[in-house]
Amino acid sequence: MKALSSKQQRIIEFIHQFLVDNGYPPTVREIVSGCGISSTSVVNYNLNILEQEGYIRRHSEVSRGIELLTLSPALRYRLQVPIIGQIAAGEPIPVPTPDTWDVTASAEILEVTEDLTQGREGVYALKVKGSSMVDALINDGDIILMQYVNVVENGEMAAIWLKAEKEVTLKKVYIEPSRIRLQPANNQIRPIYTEPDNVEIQGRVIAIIRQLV
Amino acid sequence: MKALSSKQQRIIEFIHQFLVDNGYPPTVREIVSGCGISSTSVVNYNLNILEQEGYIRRHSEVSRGIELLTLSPALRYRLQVPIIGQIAAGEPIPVPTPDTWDVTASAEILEVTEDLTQGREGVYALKVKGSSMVDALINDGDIILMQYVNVVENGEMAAIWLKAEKEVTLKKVYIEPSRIRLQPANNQIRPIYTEPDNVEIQGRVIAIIRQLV
DNA sequence: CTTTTAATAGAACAAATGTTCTCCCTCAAT
DNA sequence: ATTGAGGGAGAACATTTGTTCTATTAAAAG
Repeated sequence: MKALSSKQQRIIEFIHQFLVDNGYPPTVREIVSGCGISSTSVVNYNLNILEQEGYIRRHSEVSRGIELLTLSPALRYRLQVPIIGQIAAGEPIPVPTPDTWDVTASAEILEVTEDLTQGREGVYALKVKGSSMVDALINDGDIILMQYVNVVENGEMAAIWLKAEKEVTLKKVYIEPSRIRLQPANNQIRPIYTEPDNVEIQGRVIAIIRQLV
Repeated sequence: MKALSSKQQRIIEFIHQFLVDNGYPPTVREIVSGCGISSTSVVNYNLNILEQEGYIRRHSEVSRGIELLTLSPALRYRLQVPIIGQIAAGEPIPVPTPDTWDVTASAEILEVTEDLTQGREGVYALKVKGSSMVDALINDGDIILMQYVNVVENGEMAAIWLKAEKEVTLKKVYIEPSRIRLQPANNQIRPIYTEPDNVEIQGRVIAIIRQLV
């Protein structure tokens, strides 16, 4: 995308505002008067450039046939995250597969806004089953937003499979010399320590959502 | 709103889908072919009824001048909830005022999807300060979605001001004969009991969001 | 200074489109 | 059987509206 002229930016902004206000896009002539432009052909000229640059899509011969691509509501504000399974103490968490990634085929979908995922890739959701994670301040029925990674930064909350205990747990991970410290989110509870070999990172916890009513 | 005929429901659904697919509303004639209707006047007739019933707004003489009120983009795709203050143990929660309601003037805004608020009115957000609510499985920094109400159903989580203790707490409220039981979300912790006079409901908790990374 | 290219103006055309008008059908109430 | 309301069909009309064409201006390149 190349830089836009001030007139082109003005047009994009006008289309957006018009769309929010009216629920349908403006006509060429409405852009003319709304942006203080003197001719329809000038608008037409600039709309073609905006389409070429990927900001809009034009539907030829269609009145008001302007589609805003830069902030199509469906794409920008709502993000569909598949809820691929449950997370419980006694079983490893399900791993995303091409099947479960397919949002359209997924059984359950969580709709979130972009600021929750912050544009991360590989985000999926799990439903918490049981009360085994109250030490992470996570309740039965909560939804956990996960990111599919194998390594985490020190201090990040992760889903961890403890091989010896055959148990999954959500803890803040701190790598210390020769051992790993797993710190519950509730800092009134003592951390547990274990060997690096016993720990398998299954994903990073992005966010937790608890719907109450 | 009266009940819609199957044809009218079909039209609404078609307009919605068309809008999502194309980014602009359909023409009368596109509704004709899209809904298997035989005449533009039939569509016109039903559109007028839909407007009268409050489902759409029509802009006369405007091509594609159909505004879907049931899911106007601004309302449906992103919901802006003002974060009007903090919630801590020792102080009552801030009460929404016309000022803080004004999303555009609000300092902080939380964008959520509609399934989180489920179309409720009077929703605002608070940021949790301190670890005094770990018994509600709520951590420092969590965001609480509240609804401004003075009464709650039995078993709903509410923000409660305990007058004697001068303390705000988040508990599930149960009205029992001659006393009120306040049950922490963490059911491993015992409930507390208090007199009805000591309890002031400050709002209902809709959801909790914890952003970790 | 001339030539090119980008941007603008204004008008005109053809197609798209909202609206209206008349006639028709069905069905329940009288 | 008659009437009237709700709903539908089809055509016609007047605007609205995307598009195109030509002429003009402004800036950039040669």
